[in-house]
Amino acid sequence: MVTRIAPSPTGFVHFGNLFPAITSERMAHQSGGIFYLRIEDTDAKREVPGAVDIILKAFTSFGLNFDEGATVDGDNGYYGPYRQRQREKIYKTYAKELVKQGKAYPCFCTEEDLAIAHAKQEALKCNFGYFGQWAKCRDKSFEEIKQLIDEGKSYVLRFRSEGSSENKIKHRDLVKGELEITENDIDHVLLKSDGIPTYHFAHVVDDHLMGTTHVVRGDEWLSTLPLHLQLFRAMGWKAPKYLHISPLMKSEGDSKRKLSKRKDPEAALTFYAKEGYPSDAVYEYILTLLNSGYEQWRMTNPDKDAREYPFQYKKMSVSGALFDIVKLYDVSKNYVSRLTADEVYEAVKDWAKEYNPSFYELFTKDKKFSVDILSIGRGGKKPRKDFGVWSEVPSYMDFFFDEIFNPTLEYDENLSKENIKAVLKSYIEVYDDNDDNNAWFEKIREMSEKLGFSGDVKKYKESPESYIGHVGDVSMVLRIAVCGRTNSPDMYAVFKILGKDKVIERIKDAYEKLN
RNA sequence: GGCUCGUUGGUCAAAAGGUUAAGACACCGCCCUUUCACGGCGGUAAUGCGGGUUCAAUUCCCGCACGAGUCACCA
Repeated sequence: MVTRIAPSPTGFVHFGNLFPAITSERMAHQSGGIFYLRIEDTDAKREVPGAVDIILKAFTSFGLNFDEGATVDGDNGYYGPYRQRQREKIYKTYAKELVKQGKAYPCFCTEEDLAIAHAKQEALKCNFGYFGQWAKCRDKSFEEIKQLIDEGKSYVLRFRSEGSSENKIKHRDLVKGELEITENDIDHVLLKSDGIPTYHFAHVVDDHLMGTTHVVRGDEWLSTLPLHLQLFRAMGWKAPKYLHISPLMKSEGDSKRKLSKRKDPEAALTFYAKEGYPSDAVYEYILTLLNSGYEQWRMTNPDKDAREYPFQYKKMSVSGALFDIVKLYDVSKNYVSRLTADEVYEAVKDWAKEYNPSFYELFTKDKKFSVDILSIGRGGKKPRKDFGVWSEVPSYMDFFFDEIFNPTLEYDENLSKENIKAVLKSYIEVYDDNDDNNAWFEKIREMSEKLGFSGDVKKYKESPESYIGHVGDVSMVLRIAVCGRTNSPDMYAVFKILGKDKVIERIKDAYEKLN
C-alpha cells in the first residue's frame, strides 16, 4: 500500500490530524509499502513560514516516519515535487487536456456574481452552487472566451460536470462501508484565478501521479467524494481506495461537537508537549480509539512496543469518538509505570528544559539523586503509578528539594497536639538511618506502642477505644512532618534518600511549628 | 433548507438474528497494606423512540427524534 498525509502548512497541527496519520502509516508499513508527506500549500494566505519543520517534528515525534516526501531541506523521493505550489505546471498540463476534451471551461464570474446567485438560490430554496442554469459561463463560445481573455478579465477553470442530482452513485468506503451518495452536478473550480489548483484537482492529480493506493482522510470530505470520483473518471484514471474517518468530538454541555482548534487547547498537538504527555502514551490512546482490539492486545502483551500491534482498518469505528482526557491520563500513567527510572529521568529532563527551567536546574543538579527518587516503587510486577504527565513531576517530588519544599503540616484532626509532638520527639531519638527496612519499621511499631498507639492495625480495629490510634497514624504524622503531605512514596526509601540530617531537621521544624 | 453519515452504560467499545448484552476508563464499596499508592474482589450503570419482517431483532427494513459533517477561487 502507498499512503500519505497531506497537511497544509498553517503552522498548527491538530490533534485530530494524528488519526489519519497513524492509520496511514500503519497501513503502509505493515504492508511493506510507502508512507509519504505531501505539503498542500495551495492556499498561500494561510501559509506560515517554518511550518514544514513544525509538521515534520510533530509527526516524527509520534514515531511516524516518512519514506518519501517533503523534508526541511527539500524533497526526498522520485515522485516529487511534494509541495503543490511547485507542481503548478503539472496541474496546468492536465487542465489543458481537460479543456481540450471539453471537460473544463473558463469561468469569468466574479465573487460578486456568485454571491448574488447564491442569494437567489437561497430565496428560491433550491440547491446552492454553480450548476445548470446558474452556470452562466458554461456555454460561452470560443470567440466570447477569447475576447474576455484578451480584455484581461480574470477567470477560473471549472469542471464541466456531467452528473445529475437525480442520480445516486454507489461507493464502497473502507471504513464507512457501502455508501449511496448523490451524484455531483456542480461545476467545481479546478484552477483558481492565480492558476493554483483547488484541493479537489490537486488531490486527483497528485494522488494519481504519486501512486497513492489508499487515501485516509476526515469524513468532511465525504460530501465531495462524488466530485473526486468523477474527476478520476474524467482523467481516465483509477481512483484510490478511500477511508473516511470521523472527527474527534468533545462534549459541551449536553451535546457534543467537533474538537475545535479555537475553543479547545487540547486540540493543539503542542498542548501535549507542554503538559508532558509522553508521545508514545498519546499514540497508545489514539490506537485505543482507532482500533478497539488494541486495549485487549496491550493487556495480554504489556511489554511489547505498540507498533507490534496488528492494526486493522476493518476494525475502525464508523462514528466519531469523544475525546476523553481522563482515559488518556490513565493510558499515560500505565505507560510511565512501565518505564525505567533512567528513561523517566531523560524524559522529564527534556520536558523541564523547555517548559520548567527552574525545576530543570534542581532536577539535573544531581542526576543520581533524581534517578534514586524516580526509582522508588518502580519496576517489579506492581509498579506505582504516581504520575502520567511530566508536568506533575515537580510537585510529585518537591519535598526532596528545600528550594521548593512547601509543607502544609495538616495532621489528622483526631490527634491532639501533644500526641503529635510526642511522636515527633520520640522519633528523633530512635531514628537511625543504618536500619534496614524491617528494623526501621519495628522501631516505629515499638515507639507507637510506647506512646499508647496500637502496633497492630487489626488489634486497633477490634477495640479502637483502647488506643490513641494505630501505627499507621504514627507513620502519617512522620510523613506529614517530613514530606509535608499525606501522599508520598514509600517512606523508608524517601528517608534514605533524604538522609538522616534532613529527616531530623524536618521533624524538628515540624515540632517547632506546633508550639 | 438540500444532501450524507451516525445513535449500545457518564466515556471508549464487544457482540453481525438466539449471549445472564463482554472488556477498559471514571465512580462507589470491600480486602490487602506501617502511610499514600499499586494490586485483588465486587457494585451502580446501556441497545434513542415508534412501527414492521421473523419462532426470535442491539443486529434486517421503514418512519420519527437527536447528533455530526458538508453545501468557497479553505483544505
